[in-house]
Amino acid sequence: MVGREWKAVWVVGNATERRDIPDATVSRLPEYLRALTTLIEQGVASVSSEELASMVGVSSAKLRKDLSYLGSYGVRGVGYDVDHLSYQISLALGLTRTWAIAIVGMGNLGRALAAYNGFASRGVEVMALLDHHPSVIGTQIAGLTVEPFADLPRIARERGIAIALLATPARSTQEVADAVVAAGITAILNFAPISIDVPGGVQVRNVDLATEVQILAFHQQQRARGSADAAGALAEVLP
Amino acid sequence: MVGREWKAVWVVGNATERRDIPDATVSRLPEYLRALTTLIEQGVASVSSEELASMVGVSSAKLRKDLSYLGSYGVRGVGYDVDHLSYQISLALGLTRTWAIAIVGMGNLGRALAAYNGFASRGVEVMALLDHHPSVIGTQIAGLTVEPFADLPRIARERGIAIALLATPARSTQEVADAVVAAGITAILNFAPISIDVPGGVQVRNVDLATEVQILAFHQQQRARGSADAAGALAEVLP
DNA sequence: GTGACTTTGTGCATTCGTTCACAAGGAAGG
DNA sequence: CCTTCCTTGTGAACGAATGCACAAAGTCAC
Repeated sequence: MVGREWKAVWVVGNATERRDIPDATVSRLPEYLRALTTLIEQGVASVSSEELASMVGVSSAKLRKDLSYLGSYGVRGVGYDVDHLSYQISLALGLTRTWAIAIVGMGNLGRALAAYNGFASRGVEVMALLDHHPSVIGTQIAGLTVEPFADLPRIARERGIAIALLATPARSTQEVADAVVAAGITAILNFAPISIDVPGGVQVRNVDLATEVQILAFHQQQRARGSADAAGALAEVLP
Repeated sequence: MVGREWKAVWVVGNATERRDIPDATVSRLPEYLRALTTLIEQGVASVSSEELASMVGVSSAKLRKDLSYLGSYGVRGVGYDVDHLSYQISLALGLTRTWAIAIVGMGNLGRALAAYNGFASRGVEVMALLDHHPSVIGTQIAGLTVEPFADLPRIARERGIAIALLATPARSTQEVADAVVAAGITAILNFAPISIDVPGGVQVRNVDLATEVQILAFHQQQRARGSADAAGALAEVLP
């Protein structure tokens, strides 16, 4: 039933509608893609689920299940064709086109993001650097000129910016986010340590450096506690 | 039953053993803590689960369940005491002490991390900046002197470094990770776009900027596809 | 061709996480 | 002291994600 419809779309063109890929799977696809890119560079033509899974540190069953949501691109008894699988994942993720992004906030983090060279090779192009501070506007960073934040609406329209990276101070971030949304951008990657309010239909992901460290700290402490427990239990027996 | 035992431990001392807090909950605790800190700054003394939940963008039921893993710190009919809850979360996360971290790799990202001022207020102190490139060693960044990566074992020992942040180029990251582990550090926050192999017992979290953007791109594309479907379906009817 | 061998794809069971809905507990006012 | 009101804390239902185990489907050697 759905199968036939799907095939039709497939034959007709590009926009192959895949049924709801689970979120957990989506978040792993970029890692698989990264590993496959490495294999391509090494000239490896074929890979088994076991090998690929160990490269990214997941179980082979999980990997196979993840890939099965995209379709059946493996060959039983052999494995996956590296090039083809890489292409299919790119397709699923929507990376056969380039995504234009803008970085807002040219502090230390904004500069680092601007200079980050992991974007270009992975379907993402930095198309604008924005700040509202006059002393930064007009300066060159990583080959781009910093432009006034107030120009975002025009810039977003002209260059087709689809995603904004916010590397602004916490206190002004909500305001910036509002302006970004008003400029018609519907996807935000927020690096500020604050959670922002956006209208429905706008996507936000947060990356908070301190949060990550705190999660590590928690587990470290758990472990310390665990090894202290033997001694602790003993101590409690004594009055 | 458990209550009594728990109380005993509480009375005796500090190391209150909390039963397995779920991972999903742990990853949200830092956000609750952040919101509570904001409330403290604003002089708010008490908060309901509804209010706090909306601040961090989760449902109030989820918030209450999360907090219930730490214990019963709310007052029915009233809400939570902001100071006390903040303290309890800090305690649970192990943030009543300061965690010494080292940053390895003084490229753009490493510098940005070194200058990041969100750490100090959240129980994390940057105690060492390391690089192996002679031209960077000895320079000052954010008030610290960059030291040779080769000195890590001594530095880690002397300063009690518990966590390492890796901001190194992808190709040298595995090697660096090996050295970090050899220096006795058992928690790593990896910013390099590569997955690293570590011995059991060593904790790794990955933060990959391009991955985050790709996940956003996926959802953007899904949405574009969705709205194109009406037109697409129509187009398919025509020959 | 045919049989032995390898590795995928997936149904099923299980574990983990979220949501619902309400009883329990406490405050506040008369 | 008693009643009313509000919000927590949590069992129970649900849903998502993971892990297991094996049939299905292919390759390759002969």
